[in-house]
Amino acid sequence: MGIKERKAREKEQLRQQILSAARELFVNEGYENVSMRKIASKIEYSPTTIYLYFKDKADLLDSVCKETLLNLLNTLEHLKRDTTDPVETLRKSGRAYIEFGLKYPQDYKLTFVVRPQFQKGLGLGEGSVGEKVFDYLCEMVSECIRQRLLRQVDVETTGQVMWAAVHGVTLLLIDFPDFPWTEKDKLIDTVIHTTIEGLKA
Amino acid sequence: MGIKERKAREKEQLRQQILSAARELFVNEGYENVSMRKIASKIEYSPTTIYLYFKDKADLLDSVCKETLLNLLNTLEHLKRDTTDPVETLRKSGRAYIEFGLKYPQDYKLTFVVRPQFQKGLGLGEGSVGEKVFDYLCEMVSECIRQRLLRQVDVETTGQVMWAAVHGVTLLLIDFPDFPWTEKDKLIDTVIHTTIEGLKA
DNA sequence: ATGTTATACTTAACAGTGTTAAGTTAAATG
DNA sequence: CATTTAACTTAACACTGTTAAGTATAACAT
Repeated sequence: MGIKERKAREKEQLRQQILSAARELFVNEGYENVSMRKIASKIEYSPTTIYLYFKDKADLLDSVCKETLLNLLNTLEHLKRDTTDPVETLRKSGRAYIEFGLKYPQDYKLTFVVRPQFQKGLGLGEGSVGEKVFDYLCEMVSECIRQRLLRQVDVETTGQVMWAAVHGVTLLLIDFPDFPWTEKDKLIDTVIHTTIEGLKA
Repeated sequence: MGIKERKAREKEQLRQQILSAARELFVNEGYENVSMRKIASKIEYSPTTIYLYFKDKADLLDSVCKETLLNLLNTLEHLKRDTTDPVETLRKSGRAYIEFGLKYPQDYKLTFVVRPQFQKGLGLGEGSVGEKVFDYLCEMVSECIRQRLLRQVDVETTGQVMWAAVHGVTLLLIDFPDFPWTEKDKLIDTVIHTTIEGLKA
């Protein structure tokens, strides 16, 4: 049954083609300024073809964001974990998170800002990739707490505090690029340093 | 010349009418789901009338957000300042900021999330209300540093760290309401406490 | 009081949107 | 070779933000 397999492969290929065309347009022109017709014309198919692969425009966004989250998770998990100094690992994770956001600012915004606007209630559900990103942070935190290098607060709360800090600074830097920020690297380091020191106290 | 004044008053009245209709619709249905026609029909004028008062839809959003920022600034400035314990005042300011965001989540999102998307580069320019909100935070920070209650880092950076923390947790709580957050008040307190402790260390 | 001008608003239209239903074409199956 | 099925397209609907042109009414000058 090689034919069915080939067909499935071709279908998957077109799906990917749509997805990457959508990502490129969303990132470069903004979600609301991209029409289904634009995406379709980019891949040289009729607009309605997209609906055979994705429920609607929000679903398309959803899939793009899932990919982004996978990339982010992958980036984080490939960090060399220094088991002798888990606080250093946590610091590195925070930095990597922020840098991911700043390296792909539009993708980050699509995932953490635009998507929640158009897909209410989703994005961080059980088993979702978004949740796994948070779980990763919690793991890093957990090791620090286990070794009594951070205050003995529950892991979840600590993870959420860490997340709030990195999410906050990432979005501010992306959303208000013209604001007279402290030099970027200094600001990032101070945010991470402050948060971690605060979690020790 | 009482006539001109009356006319000016009437014009301003209609402007306010448009503004509050727009706010209500933006908040309840989301900026992208509100059409100029909807706003117009709510105030019982033709759609194009709005363009006599506002340049376009983004300008309307802009004006709504400016109001929100004024409210936020007002809320913060009405906090009783405890000069004997400026750290406590800073703590209260942080709490008030977050609580404002959670009390008017959609207005907060419109201001800090939607607007930057549709009005690139604006919102925190010199002399803007947004900048004044940040300046307020810096003042609180400044007093703490002056009294050597916080680490001797420059005021701006410290203010930005504080801002990142409160902005981050506010947006996370708004955007992912279904996520299994730590009990809200505990999370908020921990974020603020952690940040301030970190700024001491 | 009447003619003129300016103000405030409306109508009509354009080019575009997301999405659905119906139609077409070509390939795989019997 | 006929038929079914899958992949894709055409046409259409109700809507969008926005502009240009038109209208009515109120204020003003004579």
